[in-house]
Amino acid sequence: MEFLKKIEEKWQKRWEEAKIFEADPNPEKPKYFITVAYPYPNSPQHIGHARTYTLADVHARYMRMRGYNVLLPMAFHYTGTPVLAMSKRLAENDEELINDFVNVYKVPKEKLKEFTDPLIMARYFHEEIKEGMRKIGYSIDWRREFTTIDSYYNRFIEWQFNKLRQKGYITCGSHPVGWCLKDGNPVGQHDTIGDVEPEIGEFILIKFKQGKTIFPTATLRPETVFGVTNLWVNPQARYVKAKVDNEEWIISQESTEKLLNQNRKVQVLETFLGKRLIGTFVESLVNQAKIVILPADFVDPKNATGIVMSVPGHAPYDYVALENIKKEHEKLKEYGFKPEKIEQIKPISLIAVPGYSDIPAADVVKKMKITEQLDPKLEDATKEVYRQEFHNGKMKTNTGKYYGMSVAQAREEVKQDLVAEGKATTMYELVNRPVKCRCGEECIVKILQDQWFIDYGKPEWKTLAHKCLNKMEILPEELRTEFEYVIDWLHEKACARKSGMGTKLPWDKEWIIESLSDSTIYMAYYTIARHLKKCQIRPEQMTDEVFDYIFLGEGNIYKVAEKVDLNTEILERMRQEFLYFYPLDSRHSGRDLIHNHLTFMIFNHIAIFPEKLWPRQIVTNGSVMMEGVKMSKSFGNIIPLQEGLEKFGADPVRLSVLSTAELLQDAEFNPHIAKSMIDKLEKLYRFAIQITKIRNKENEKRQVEAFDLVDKWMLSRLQRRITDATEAMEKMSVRKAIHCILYELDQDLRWYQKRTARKHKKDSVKKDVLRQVLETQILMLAPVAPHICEEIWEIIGKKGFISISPWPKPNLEKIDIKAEESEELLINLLEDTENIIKVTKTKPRKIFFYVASAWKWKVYLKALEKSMQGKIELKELIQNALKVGRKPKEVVKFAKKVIEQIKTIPEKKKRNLIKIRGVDERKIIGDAKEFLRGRLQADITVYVERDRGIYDPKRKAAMAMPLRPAIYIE
RNA sequence: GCGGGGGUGUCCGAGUCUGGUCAAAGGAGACAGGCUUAGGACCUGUUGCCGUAGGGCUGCGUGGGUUCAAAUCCCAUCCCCCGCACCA
Repeated sequence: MEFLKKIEEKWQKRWEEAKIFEADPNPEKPKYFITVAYPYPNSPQHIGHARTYTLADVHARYMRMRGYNVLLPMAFHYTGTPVLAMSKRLAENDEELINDFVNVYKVPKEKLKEFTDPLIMARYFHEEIKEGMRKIGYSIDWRREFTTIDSYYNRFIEWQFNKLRQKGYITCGSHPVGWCLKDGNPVGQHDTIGDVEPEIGEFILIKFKQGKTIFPTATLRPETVFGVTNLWVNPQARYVKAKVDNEEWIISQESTEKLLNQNRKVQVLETFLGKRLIGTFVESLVNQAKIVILPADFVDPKNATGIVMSVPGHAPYDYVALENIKKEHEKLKEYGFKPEKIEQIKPISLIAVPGYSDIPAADVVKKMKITEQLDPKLEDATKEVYRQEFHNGKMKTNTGKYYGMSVAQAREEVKQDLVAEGKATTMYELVNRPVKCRCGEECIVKILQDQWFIDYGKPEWKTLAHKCLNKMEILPEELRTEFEYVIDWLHEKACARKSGMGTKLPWDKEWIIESLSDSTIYMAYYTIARHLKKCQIRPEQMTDEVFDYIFLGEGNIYKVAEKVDLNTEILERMRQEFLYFYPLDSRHSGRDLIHNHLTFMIFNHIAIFPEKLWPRQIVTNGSVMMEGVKMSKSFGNIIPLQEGLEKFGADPVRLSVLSTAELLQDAEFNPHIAKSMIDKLEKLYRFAIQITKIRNKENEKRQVEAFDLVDKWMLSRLQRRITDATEAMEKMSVRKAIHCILYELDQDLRWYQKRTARKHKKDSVKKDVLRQVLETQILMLAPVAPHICEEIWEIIGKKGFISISPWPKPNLEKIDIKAEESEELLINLLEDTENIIKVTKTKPRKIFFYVASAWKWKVYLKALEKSMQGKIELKELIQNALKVGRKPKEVVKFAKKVIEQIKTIPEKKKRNLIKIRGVDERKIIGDAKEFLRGRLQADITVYVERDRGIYDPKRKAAMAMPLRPAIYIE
C-alpha cells in the first residue's frame, strides 16, 4: 500500500512537470474535447462523485493513447443558493451540519468560523476538491480552470442570456412554487426536513352562497359537485369572514396567508370558531340546491380553504363523516338539529363505475371496515375510489351536459365551465402537506410574479433539439428514449432567483441567473479561459460583440477589437482555439442530470451555435452504492474522496468505481472491493518484477517457428483480448474492458503458465511471450490505473510515459486458429477425463486416449461444409462416408452422431475447422503428454483408434469422435 | 399516472442486441486439501439433483407461443428500482 502511494506521487509530479496533459491547438493532430459536469463546492467530493469524473478521465486517457490531442478541463460551479444556506446554518450553530463538517469532512475547527462567509466556504471546498482530483490522477489541463463567479464568466453568461432573449427564448410570467414564509424563499426538495419534494396541486374552489357571502369549498374533484349533500366545517377551527378580491368569503384563518401569497387581496373582517357556521344553509350556484353546513373533525383548516363540500356517494371521507354524525344524536341536538332531518341526507350517485355499486364510497368503506372519520385507512379508500372513477367512471344522467363523459374529461370541463361562469376559482396547495422547511416552518405555495423563464416549450426549438439528439451518440444507448421524452416534456424553466451567487440577469439586475441555467454552454468558455487571465484582459473588454466574434465569427475583427481596445492577435487566437476544440466531442455526467442539465445543454447549444458546433456525444453513468445503499450525505454513508485515496490508493479507487458496474447500473463500493483491487495490482506488479528477473542472454529476436502451439495460442488469445477491450472502450463499457484486460487475460495467462510449467528448456521463448502479454496488458490498463502502469512501464525498460504511448492494435497475423482449436481440444479432453474420474471415484494409474481415425475426420469435415451450405442429408452423408469408412453399421452410427453434434456448433467455429482442415489430435495430445500426466497423475497413452497393437480392453476406441477422443481409464 | 431501467444459481453479477460450444463466465460465501507455530494471505479442488465412463433430469420472475433448439425471439402478466424540475 505504501509503495502504491509513493508511485502515485512520483508520477503525478512527473506528469505535471512534463505538462503532458496541457492541450494546445495543434493542427497536425485530431482533437478530442471531453468535459464533465463541474463540481459544486459546498462539500468535499466523495467516492460516489469519483465515478463520473474517473470515467471522463479514463475516456480522456484512452483517446490520448489513440492518438488524439485530448482536452479535459475543469472548473467550479459557485452559482446558486446551497452554499449560502449552509453558511447561514453554520452561523446559526446548526449542530448536525457542524458535526458533518468536523467529523465527516474533516474541516479544521478554526476554519469553520470563517465559513459564515459563503465565499470562503466555497473557496475552501474548491481547493479541497481540486486537491482530490490531483491525487486521484486526473489528466486535467488546469490552466483553463475558472469559477462561475469570475467576472469574465459573468460576462460570458450575460452574452448567452442576451442571445437567448434576442432569439425569443426568454419569457416572463407568474409561477407557483413551494415557499417558506419565514425564510422568504422558494423551497425545493433539499430545503425541506426529510428531503420531501413539495408537490403543488391545483384545488378548485367551488363557490356556495349564503346571502352575499361566499363559501369557497376546496376540491380536486369538481365533477362531483352534482352530488353535494352538505358542506363540512371543522367546529373547533378558527374561521374568518374576509374580503377576498371583490367578494366576501368565509375561509379558515390559516388560508388567508396562503391566498395573500397567491396574489389575492385579503382583508379579514371577523374571526370566529367554525361552530358558529354549523346548521346554517348555503345555496349551490350550480343547481340552486339549499344544503346545510355540518360539523366534521376530519376537515383540516390548514388544507386549502378549510371548507369542504360533502359528496358522500363518491368520497369515503364524506361518507364516513355523514354516517358518524347520523349516530351522534347528542351532538346534533347541541347544534339544534333534528336527527330525522339529518337521517334524510342520502348519498347521491352520479358516476357509474363497473364493479361497484351506485355508491362506490360505501363499498370501499365497508370493504376496508372503516367506521371513524379520522381512520388513516380513509386515505387508501379515497385513493381507490379516486383511481377507479378516474379510469373507469362514466358520468350519469343527473350531471346534465356532462352525461356520458369519462370522469377524466368531465373533471376538466366542469372546472373550465365553473371558472368561466365565475362559480368557481382555483387555489394552489401542497398536495403532500405538511411539508416543513429546514427552519421548521410549514411550507405553503406562493405565486411568484414577473418570474423569468427560458421557454423550452417552444415547438421549433424542440424540433431542433430532436435533430441534434438524433445526430448525437448517447452512451449508454438505452437512455436515448429518455432524452427524447425529456425534450418533449420540458417547458418554461424558471431561470433566475433573487438570492444566491452567480450572474445577474443583464436586463433586470434584481435577478440572479440560477445554476442550471448558467451551466449549459460553458464548455465553450474553457477554450478561451486561459487567455483571458494570461493576457490580462479586463472583463469590460469582453463585450457581446467580442463574444459574437469569438464564438460565432460575427463582425469584423478589426472593428470589434478596436472598439474595446483589444489586441486583434489575442482575439483571433481565442477564435481559433475555440474553433479548434469545438464542437464538444463528449460530455460526461451522472444520469440524474438527463432530466435537466444534459438536455438544457442540447437546447442551449442549438439555440446559440451553428449546427456544425453542436455537441456530439453524451456519456452518463449511474451512482455508487455503499453496501447496497446509495452513497449520499443524507444516508451518512459517504467516504470522502481524499479519505478513500488515503486508505486505498488512487488506482484501486479508480478501478473499484469503474469495474463493478456498467454505465447504466449503480456501482458498488466497499472496502472489500477496494482491497481486492489493491491485491490485484500488487500481483500485477510482482508479475512484472518476475519477468524482468528472467534474464535473457541473447537478444530477443525470435523466429515464429520457435514458438510451440501453446505459445502461439497465448499470443492469439492476446490479440483477441485487444480486439474485445478496444471494442468495449469505444462504447465506454469500461467495466467490460477491465474484465477483459485484467481478468480474462489473466485466465488465459494462468492456463499458459500451467501448460508451460515443465518446459524449462524454452525459457527465453516463454519470457518473450509473457513480456508481450504484460506490455499489452499494462498499456490497456493505463487509462484506468495510470500510476502503477507508468511504474511498470519504467521497470520493464520502456521509454517515455505510458500515458501518451499508443494503444495496442491487434496483430491479425498472430491470430492462430489452429493453436486455439488445439488448446480447446486439450481443455475439453482434460475436463472429460476429470469428469470420468470423478464419477467413477477411481484413482487412475493409466489413461488411454483414442483419437478418431482419418475417415471420420473426412466425413466430419464434409458434414461441416454441408451444414454451412444449408442442410445436411443423412443419406448423402452416409453414402459419402461409406466410400471412406469400413463397416456400414459403424458408418451409419457415426454419421447420425455427427449430424446431432454439428447442429450445436456455432458457425464461426465451423468455418475455422473447415479452414484448418481439422487438427492433428494424436500429435497435440502426444505433445501435451507430460502436462496431462502432471494434471491427471497417471500415465498417458495415445492411440489412433485403428492403430495396430492397440490396447483397448473395453472396446472404447470405436467411440472416438473428431475433437472428442475416446477415453479409457484403469 | 407518465417515462426509463431491471428480475439469472446461497449471495453479488455476466450472458439477452447477433437463439445452439449454457448447469450458465467471474467474484463472494461455504466445504475439503496444501502451506503455516497459529491466524491472515496464498495455492488446489468441490459447491442444483441423480449417476462406478465423459450421461440424464430440473433450471434463468410467472403463464403462453415461435423453433429441430429459448436465459436469449414474440405475446400476456406480476414484482422491484429511479425520475417527474425551478433545485444542486
